[in-house]
Amino acid sequence: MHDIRWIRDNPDAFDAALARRGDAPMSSDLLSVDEARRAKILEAETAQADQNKAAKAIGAAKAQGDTDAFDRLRAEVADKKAQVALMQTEAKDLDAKLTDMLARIPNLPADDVPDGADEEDNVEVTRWGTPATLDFDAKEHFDIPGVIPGMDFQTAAKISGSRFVILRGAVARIHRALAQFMIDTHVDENGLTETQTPVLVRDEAMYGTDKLPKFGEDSYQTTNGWWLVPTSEVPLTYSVAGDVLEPTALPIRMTAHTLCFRSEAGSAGKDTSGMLRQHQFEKVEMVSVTHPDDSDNEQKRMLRCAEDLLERLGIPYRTVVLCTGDMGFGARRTFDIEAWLPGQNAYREISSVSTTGDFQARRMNARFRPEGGGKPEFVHTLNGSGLAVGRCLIAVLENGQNADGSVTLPEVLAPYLGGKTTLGADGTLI
RNA sequence: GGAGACGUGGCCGAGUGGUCGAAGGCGCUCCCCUGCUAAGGGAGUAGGCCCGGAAGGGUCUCGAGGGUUCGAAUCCCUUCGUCUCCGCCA
Repeated sequence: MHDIRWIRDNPDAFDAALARRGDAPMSSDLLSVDEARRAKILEAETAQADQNKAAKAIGAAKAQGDTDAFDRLRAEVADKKAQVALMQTEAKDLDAKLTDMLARIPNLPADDVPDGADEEDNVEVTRWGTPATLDFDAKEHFDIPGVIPGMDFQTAAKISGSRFVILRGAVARIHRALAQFMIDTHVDENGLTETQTPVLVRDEAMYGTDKLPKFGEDSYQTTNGWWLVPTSEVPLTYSVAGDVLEPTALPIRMTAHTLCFRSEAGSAGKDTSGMLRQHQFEKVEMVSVTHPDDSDNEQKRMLRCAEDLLERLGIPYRTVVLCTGDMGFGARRTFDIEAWLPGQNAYREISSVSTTGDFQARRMNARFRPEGGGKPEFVHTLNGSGLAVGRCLIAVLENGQNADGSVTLPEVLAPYLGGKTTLGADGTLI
């Protein structure tokens, strides 16, 4: 959500920033509605002030027993009432219209975000690890012999349709081990607070975290109106909605391991094989709520938390900063971490770390009281995957695959796998 | 699912039709006193929106939305949420 007053003062900068994202200028439309809105508010409030004055005088007249004045004032107020109500309705409608317009405009990119049209223009900022040179043809995760017994798309399709999977046995356990490893690392070493959240949320939570009103078709909704979260960013971030936080409470750092649900509308034909793109998947999410001055550093910290997991797992990756045209709706700046997938011979997204600045905070009215008192100000909110569990499983399996169909697993997972470090070609842990 | 209670400012908590945006307390800020520690005294302290260069003024907000009334934190309706008891249940 944008601050209309800022747009009022900086219409050209606003349009220029939108242009960087490839969006049409909006300021003149916004400002004309804003102007009409303010004129109507002024009109309504002036009339209301008159009415209030008369109403107050009634109390005084009655107290003094001045019946004439009492009756006269009553008539005057009654007369004004309908008139005021009409003006108020008009003002309210204009205000709602402006809010709705603002709610549909994406966040403005930070100055340091590279301009560009699509993912081709993203800029690599880090590259870690070297993809192994294999003396055999790398397989995709679902074709690795050791994986096949534990990854069942057929049966999942029977139960639920396409873009679902059943994991069994060792593969299911490795998947669980990854999630545990991530959460434990975040809690024990990165100082995040483990959080278990609802995954069914209300409209307000989706709206506050900018998934509504524009992107409802990307998520699922129950018959009684709850949304299935597309990411636990929604409940984690919305947990501070409406709050006025003490400055000492910041930063708030949370992590949660949850199911995520996405309709994947519009991605027909994309990543149809394997478990790269599912309607239901698990993700360990990180969310930070910070003082505005700290959010840029917090984003770097958060990015490091995610990258560090891949380093410990021994998975080569590269980090890119998304260009203006590739960023999500609510982001001011986004880093994507892409893990190396030998089976695809490509780097694929495994984490996305964004700062929204005060964009979400403004929508959900999340503020803090500045040091030494004063008016509450909007906090900054950030979110990042740390990491997508299913995609991480793919990365671990594909990077660890051996010529004999077995998979060498990261040492750091051994504590979660009963000390085992290999997925045998027969699908059992060794 | 049934019955009941409740929802007030950063927090706690008064207030049941008329100068109530709201007593009091806590917290916080500033000042005074106090040679540490502890304690005491005084002042200030809700937010949004609109007008204004500012000072200041106006308006709205006592979970939310409607209604009654000249006037609502106070009455009525709807809704969301919380709590208690019963039932059911992982």
